[in-house]
Amino acid sequence: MTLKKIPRYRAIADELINGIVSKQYAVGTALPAETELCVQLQASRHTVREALRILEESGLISRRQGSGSVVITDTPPVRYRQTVDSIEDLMQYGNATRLKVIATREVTADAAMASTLGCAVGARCIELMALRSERVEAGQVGRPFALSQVLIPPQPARRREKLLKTETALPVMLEWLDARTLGRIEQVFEAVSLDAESARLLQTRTGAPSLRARRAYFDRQGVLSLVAVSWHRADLFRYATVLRHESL
Amino acid sequence: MTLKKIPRYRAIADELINGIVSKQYAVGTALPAETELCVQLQASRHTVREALRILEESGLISRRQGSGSVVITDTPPVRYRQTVDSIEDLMQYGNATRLKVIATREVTADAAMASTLGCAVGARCIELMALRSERVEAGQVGRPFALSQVLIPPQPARRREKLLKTETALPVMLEWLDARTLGRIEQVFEAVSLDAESARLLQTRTGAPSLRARRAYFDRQGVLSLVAVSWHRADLFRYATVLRHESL
DNA sequence: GGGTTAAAGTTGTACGGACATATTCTAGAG
DNA sequence: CTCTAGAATATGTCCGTACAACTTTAACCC
Repeated sequence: MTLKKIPRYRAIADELINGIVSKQYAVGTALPAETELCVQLQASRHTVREALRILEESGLISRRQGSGSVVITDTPPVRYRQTVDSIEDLMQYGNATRLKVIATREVTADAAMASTLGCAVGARCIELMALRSERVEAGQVGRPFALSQVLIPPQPARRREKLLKTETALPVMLEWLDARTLGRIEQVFEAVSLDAESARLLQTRTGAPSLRARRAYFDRQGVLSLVAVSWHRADLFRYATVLRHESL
Repeated sequence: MTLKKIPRYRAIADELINGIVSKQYAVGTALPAETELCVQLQASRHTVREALRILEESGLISRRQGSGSVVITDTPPVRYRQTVDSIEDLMQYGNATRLKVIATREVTADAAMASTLGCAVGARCIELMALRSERVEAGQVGRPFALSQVLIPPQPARRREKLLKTETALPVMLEWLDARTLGRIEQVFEAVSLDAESARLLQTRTGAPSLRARRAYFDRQGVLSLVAVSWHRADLFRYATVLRHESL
């Protein structure tokens, strides 16, 4: 017999969850107040709050001080978790790779760019081109396997200067991409054939298959930091992730 | 002045976190017991536990009843969260698509297959081939945009029969892929050129770029349920995800 | 030494109370 | 009617206590 005792707060949480999925507590309405639940369920407020915490972490309810606990949804989305140590990790670049900025210039935003970067049409944005290569030995550089185009919204003068200098652009850019300070990342993967110019830079043939990744990085406030588009040589790069289910 | 009062449990959590990153509490060793922390920090056990809960959720410590709170790491990995409602959602297939099984057969596992599926060499596994198409109207089927190969470990007789019948294979397979019951998903993306056979099925030209996705699905116990490899026509499909940072 | 049992130590669950702080409602002034 | 101040209400924080469940350690017997 491997049956284990179910804690009271767990039972209460299940009861409340059941009440939500069975539409007894409708979406948009408030649950009974904590003190009210204490009376109804004959439990202490501590226990009731522990149960409500479960519902909150599952995304079923939203609690606001002074206001109450409101049912958000009766069908919580399934959540998966992906863990990385750094942006390099997120991109699947080991630390045995090297990023080299090969061009940097100012561009005037047209309508399309303005909308993706969230800036005004005609604003002076910054564009970087970079090559990522395997690092073979100290100083030496191996085969390039990814070409990146980075678009950066208009910046204050000091920063813009740094970004426009090929030598100093990299650290400034990487500072932005600190995983610890980012809030949201949008990724789009696509398979494309390389055009002549990209193929030349990646030292492969025109039309070779490549994995194109477009990433938009947003900070904690939801403001777009930069957009990066990378073309990866299909024969030298693949992207792998592990998604872990978050229970209940 | 928008400074807000920091709760005691938050301050204690920060203090403990600081103690961990500053190596005062080494990785692998146990934190002082809760009652001990109460004395040291002059706080109630409830408050201390609330602080420890923060550390646990951030992945810094592991708590075990009877044993203590052990420091797992002093540099917690950055965690991103991806939310989906279903597997279809995870795969970016809208509900306006249609999956059609076009072939199903038994295969004997060679060394490579045995290792990926976690079964014995020579075991009788099941292979499905399927086409995913846009659904235009009732009954009609639009252009195929993805070709999938599904590998399934050896199954009990009853299930195997169903899986080997083209008509009944689909529901059995989808039952496995209920997002709510899955524990872990490993994904690998790659850009490849289509071979002649795949190109024919996808109604495009040989050598056309395609996005290849290999997915391994594990259940809650960590047992591999099935492996699916899909080739997507690059011009009809792209894969997009949003990763949300989990704070602290 | 090996194995079992008992005790000590630690976290988990659950109860109680009190006050703080945020929100909402209401009565009253104007 | 509109606005405001205060009351009422709800969750947040923090304290205390007690016992249960689990782990580790130590003592003990064989």
